[in-house]
Amino acid sequence: MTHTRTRLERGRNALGPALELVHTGRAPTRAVLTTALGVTRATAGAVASELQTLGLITVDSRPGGATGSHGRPSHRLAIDPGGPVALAAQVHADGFRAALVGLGGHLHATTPACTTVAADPKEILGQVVAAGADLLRETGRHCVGAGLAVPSAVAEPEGTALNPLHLAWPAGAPVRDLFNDCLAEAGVDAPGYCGNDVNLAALAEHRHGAGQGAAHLLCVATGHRGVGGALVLDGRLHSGSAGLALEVGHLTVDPAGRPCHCGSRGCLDVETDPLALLEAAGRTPGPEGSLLDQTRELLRTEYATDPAVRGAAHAVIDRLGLGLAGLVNILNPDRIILGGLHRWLLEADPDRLRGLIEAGSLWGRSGTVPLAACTLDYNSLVGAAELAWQPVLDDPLAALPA
Amino acid sequence: MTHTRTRLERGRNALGPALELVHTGRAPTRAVLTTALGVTRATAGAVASELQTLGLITVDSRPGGATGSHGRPSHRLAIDPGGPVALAAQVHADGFRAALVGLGGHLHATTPACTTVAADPKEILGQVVAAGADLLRETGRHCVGAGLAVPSAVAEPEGTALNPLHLAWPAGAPVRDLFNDCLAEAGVDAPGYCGNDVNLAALAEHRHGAGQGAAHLLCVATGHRGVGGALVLDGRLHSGSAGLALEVGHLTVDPAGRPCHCGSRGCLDVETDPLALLEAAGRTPGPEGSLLDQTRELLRTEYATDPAVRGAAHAVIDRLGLGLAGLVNILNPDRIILGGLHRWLLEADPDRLRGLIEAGSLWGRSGTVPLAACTLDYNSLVGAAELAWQPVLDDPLAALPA
DNA sequence: CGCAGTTTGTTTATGGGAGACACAAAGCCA
DNA sequence: TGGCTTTGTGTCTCCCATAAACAAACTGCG
Repeated sequence: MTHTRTRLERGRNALGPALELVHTGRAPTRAVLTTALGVTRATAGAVASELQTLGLITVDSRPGGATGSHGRPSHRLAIDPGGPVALAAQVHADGFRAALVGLGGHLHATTPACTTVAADPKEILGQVVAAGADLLRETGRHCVGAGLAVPSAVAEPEGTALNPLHLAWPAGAPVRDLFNDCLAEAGVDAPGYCGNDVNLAALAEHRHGAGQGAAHLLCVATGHRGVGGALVLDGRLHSGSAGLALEVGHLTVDPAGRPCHCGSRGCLDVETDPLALLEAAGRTPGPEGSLLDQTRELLRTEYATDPAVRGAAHAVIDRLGLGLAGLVNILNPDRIILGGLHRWLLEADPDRLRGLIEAGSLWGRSGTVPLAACTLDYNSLVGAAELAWQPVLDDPLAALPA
Repeated sequence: MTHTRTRLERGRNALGPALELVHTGRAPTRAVLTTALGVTRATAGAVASELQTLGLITVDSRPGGATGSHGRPSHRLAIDPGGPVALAAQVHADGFRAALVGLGGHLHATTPACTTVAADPKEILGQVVAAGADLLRETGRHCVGAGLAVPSAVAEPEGTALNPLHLAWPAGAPVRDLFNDCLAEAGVDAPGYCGNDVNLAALAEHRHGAGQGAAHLLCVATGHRGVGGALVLDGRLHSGSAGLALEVGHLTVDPAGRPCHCGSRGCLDVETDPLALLEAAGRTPGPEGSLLDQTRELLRTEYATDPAVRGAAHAVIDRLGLGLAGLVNILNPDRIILGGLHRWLLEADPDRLRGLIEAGSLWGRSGTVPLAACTLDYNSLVGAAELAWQPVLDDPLAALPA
C-alpha cells in the first residue's frame, strides 16, 4: 500500500509531469504512466503514491473487470473526485457564469447563466465571484485558485483588458487586479488569473477535448460578437510576448466588404460572425436568444431547404476559409478546431471549408489539414480553471501546502 | 587547474545549457555562467572545465587587465578558436556558397560566391559540398555536421523542398537526402541538415545578431526574389508542424495589386520584393548585379534626391507595413528584424514603417514595437551551421565522441 | 486444478549530480 | 599593508532515480 518512508517525503521532480499526464487523460494506469514518463516502475510508483497522498489522484489496485491482456493488471489512475477545485468565471456580452472545475477538466458545479451586464467591470466581477464563492461554500471544497475568461485580449504582464469592445468596458481595465480584489472581498483565499476566452477555450480543448495530442493547435471561434483565435504550442498557450497574439479578427477576407470598427473593411471580425450570416441570409436579428443561437437554429432548420440560407452560409464559409488559409500559411498547425458559429458552418459543409483551406495554403496543397469542431461544453470556463491549476501542475508539492 | 577526478568524468546535465550560454555570448565569464545557470559555483566550475577538456571552450584564468570592479576577477570564457567547425552551405537564385562556421557563429573560412545555377539539385549540391570539403581539407578541422540553407520551405520530417520556385528545381526535391548523399560522396563523415534560408537567418540573428535576447522574434526578409518569414520562439525555430510555418509571402497587402503566381493578387511576395520597387520607381532591371544590389544602390544614391524613387519606396513601405501589422496581430513578437531590401527600406524611413505597424496592430497601439535591421553577414550560412551545431548544444558529451 | 508465461508492483542496494559549506585566491580601496 | 569583496576549489552530504531481484496477479492451456 504505502511506500517506504524515505520515498514519500521527497522532492518535486517528476510529480508535475505525472500529474499532467493524469490530468489530460494520457495516463489511465500506472503502467502507461511509467512508459510515458520514461522512468522505472519504482519511480512511477513512488510518484503515483505521492500524488495520492496529496489528495489529487486515486490509485485503484482492484480493477475487478477483465483486463483483456496478459499479465498482472495495472493500477488504475484517476483524478480524485473529492479533491480540490478551481473557481472558474466567465463574463461575456450577454452576462456571466461561474463554475467549480476539478482536475481533468471535470465540472463539479455551475451557476445558472446570468444575464446581468454592466459597464463597470468591478460590478460584474463582484457578482460572478460572489456566485463562485457561494458554490465553494455549498460544496465545502478546497480552492486552489481562480481563473477568469473575458472576451478581450489580456495584456501580460499587466493583466489589463485591451479591447473589451463587446462588454462596453473601458479599454485597459485592470481585470486581473479587479478580479483579485473581488476574490479577497468574497473571502476566497486563492490567486486569480485572467485570460482571453478563446485562448482559454483552446487550452481546454487541447487538454481535454478535440485538441488532444495536437502539437500545434489552432483554434478559431466566434461567440456572441467578433472572432477570436488561439494557438497552443507544445502544450502551452502561445499568447505572444505581451499576451496579444492571435488577434485574428482583423485579417482581411473581403477587400470590398463591410466596414469594420478597426477602420479597415472586410475583416474576419465582421464578415464571419453571427450577425454577418444573418444579414447575408436576409434575416433581421430576432429579439430573443443570442445571435449565436439564432444562427445555429437557422442552419439547423433551413440550411437544407432555403437556398438563400445556403448561399449565405457558403459566402461566410468562403471568407472564413480565406482567413484560415492565411493562418495556416503562417502557423502551419497540425490541427485546427472551430468553435461557435464557425463550428456550425464546418458541420454544415465540411468539404467546402476544407477545400478552401487546402487550395489556399502551401501546406494544404501537400496534405490534409486536420479540421475539427470544438467538443467541450463550457470550454472557456474549463480553460479559465486551467490557469488556476497550472501552478499545481508545474509543482504539486510547492503549490499545495498540505 | 584541473578538478578532482570524480567531477570530470560525469554526466550530461548542465553541459548543454552552459555551452549554449557561451555560444550565444551570454556567459563571458564563469561568474555570470554560474548565475545564468542558477547553480553553485562548484557546479559551474566543473561544467566549464568539462567543456574545456572537450575542446569546445577556453577558460582563461589570467585576465591581465583591470576588471573594473571589486573582488577576485572571474575566469574568462570563450569559444575555443581551434575547436571543431560545422560545414555551412547555401544555394540561392544566383549561385551558391560554402563556409566553415565554429561555435559562437564565427566564420572560419568561406568560399568565394559562385554563380553557377542548375535545374538539377544534385549537381549544385555536389558542387557546394565539394567546395566545403575543400575548406575542411585545407584547414584540417574536425567537422561536427553540415547545414544547408535553401530558398524554399523545407517539409519536415521528409526534408523535401516544397516550393523552390527561384531555383527552378522540381517541387518536392528531397534536398536533405541529396545533401547527405553529396556529403558522403565528398568524404565528409557528418550528418547533414536542411532548412529554409530566412528561417536559418532568423536563427542566426537570434543567437548572434540583432535578435539576441528576444523571446519571440519575427524576421521578414526579401533576398533575390520573393519574401520569407521566420519566427524564433524561446530560442527555438518555430517551423510549424510540418516545417511550413511563416510562409508569409502570400499575405494580401494590396487587393488591387499585381497578380501573383499563387493565383491571388497583391501578395507580399510580389509587392515588396526588389522587382516591385524597381518597377514602382519606373526603372528597368539592369543587366549586372542582383536585383537586391540594384535596389540598394537606388535607395542609397537617389532616395534623397529623386521624388519618384522616394514615392516608390514609400509605396512599398506602406505595403510592407500592412503585412507586418497583420503578422504582429497574429504573433505578437517582442522584436521584428528585417533583412534584404526590407532592411534598406527600414533604414530609409524607419518612422514611416514603424508608424504603419503601430497604427495597424492592437499591440502597436498600446506600445512600441521593436523594429531592427538584420546585422549579421552571411546570416543564412551561420544559421545553417546552427542546425549542425544543435546536437552538440543539446548534449555535448553524446555528440562528441572524444 | 495447477503450471508456464507475461506483465506489473515492491523492495533493496547503488550511484550520479548538484547543493551547502568552509576555505583559499585575487583583485579593489583606504 | 590590511580590510572588503568577489570568485574559484575541495569536501561532505543529500536527494532522486536506476538497476536488479523478487513478489503478485492475471491469461491460457493441458
